[in-house]
Amino acid sequence: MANRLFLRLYQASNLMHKTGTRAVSGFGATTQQWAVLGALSRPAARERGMTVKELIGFLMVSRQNLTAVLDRLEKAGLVERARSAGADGRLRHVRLTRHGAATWAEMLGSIRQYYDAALAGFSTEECVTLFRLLDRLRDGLGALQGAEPDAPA
Amino acid sequence: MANRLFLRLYQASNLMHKTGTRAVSGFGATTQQWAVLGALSRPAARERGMTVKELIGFLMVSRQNLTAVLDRLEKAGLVERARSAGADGRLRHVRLTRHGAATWAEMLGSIRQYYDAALAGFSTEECVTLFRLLDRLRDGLGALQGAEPDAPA
DNA sequence: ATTAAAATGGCAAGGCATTGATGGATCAAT
DNA sequence: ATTGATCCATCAATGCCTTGCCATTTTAAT
Repeated sequence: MANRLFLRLYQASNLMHKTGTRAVSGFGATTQQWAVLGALSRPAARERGMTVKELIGFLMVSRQNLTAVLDRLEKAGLVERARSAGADGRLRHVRLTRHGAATWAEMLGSIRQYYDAALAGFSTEECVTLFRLLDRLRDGLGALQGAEPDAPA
Repeated sequence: MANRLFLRLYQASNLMHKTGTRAVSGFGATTQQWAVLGALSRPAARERGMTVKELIGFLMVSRQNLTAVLDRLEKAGLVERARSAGADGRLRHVRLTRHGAATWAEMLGSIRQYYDAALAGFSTEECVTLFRLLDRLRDGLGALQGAEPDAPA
């Protein structure tokens, strides 16, 4: 059983990246970049931005990996890294640029369309159930390596 | 909501690969290789092997990607590719070698241990629910790109 | 003032995953 | 026998993800 469960997780994740990236390919983006932009566009992060550490906790990826993604987003002019004046000098706050915010606004249409298509056969209740189970699975897997859950999403 | 659901899928999948690969790192394997070995060790595939096409349908990955994984497994002596005598000459049957079968038998201990730890907080019923929802999500995502579900797992 | 720790960046290696294009071998249909 | 489709492999490019190690800046503790 566990066998098949993890195979489904593997397949579903691969398909999510494949079809998701396809859905936003018109913007030259990928699902991972979309995740970063989505994190930065949240009201809580819109003005202040997020530190690299916060983004790592939010997305749960390695620092080296995130750095590479941020490099591409910065190169594309969607994101900027700045040392916020007055704050802890070690911190770099990652923020959406104006171009990044505008691009994100455009992407939202394709993203909503993608969500609708992907979850076409799901009721709201089923979405919640799946979310909660994945949430717990994530926590269970995270516990296997001593990761702190960090910021809720 | 869909937002958070897919983020959880992203996080859970990454953690699965990270912790899973760690669990079988003693054998020099990865989660993907483990998935291939698991597919080939099933009774249905034990003697006859599986064609590349069947493996592609089972795992739902691209041919180019699977070829690379098989190359590594073949180089490690765990798997062999053979043109089955008498059959369709185009087909290559991928089979576990004796060393591959023995290694898989050893890995099973670590794998069962990993499954238990990862699903520690889950009841059998919850596992089934999660499996079914992931199964449907996979199908929904697969429909977005015209993929045939192929062999059940 | 020295020392330790935290936050970030850089470099490198290995593996996974996709797409695209090309080619060869085999089978089936005409 | 030619044609077309299928199955497999290869080369190439790009991006994601991890691990490990080293360097820098800044903060905090002693």
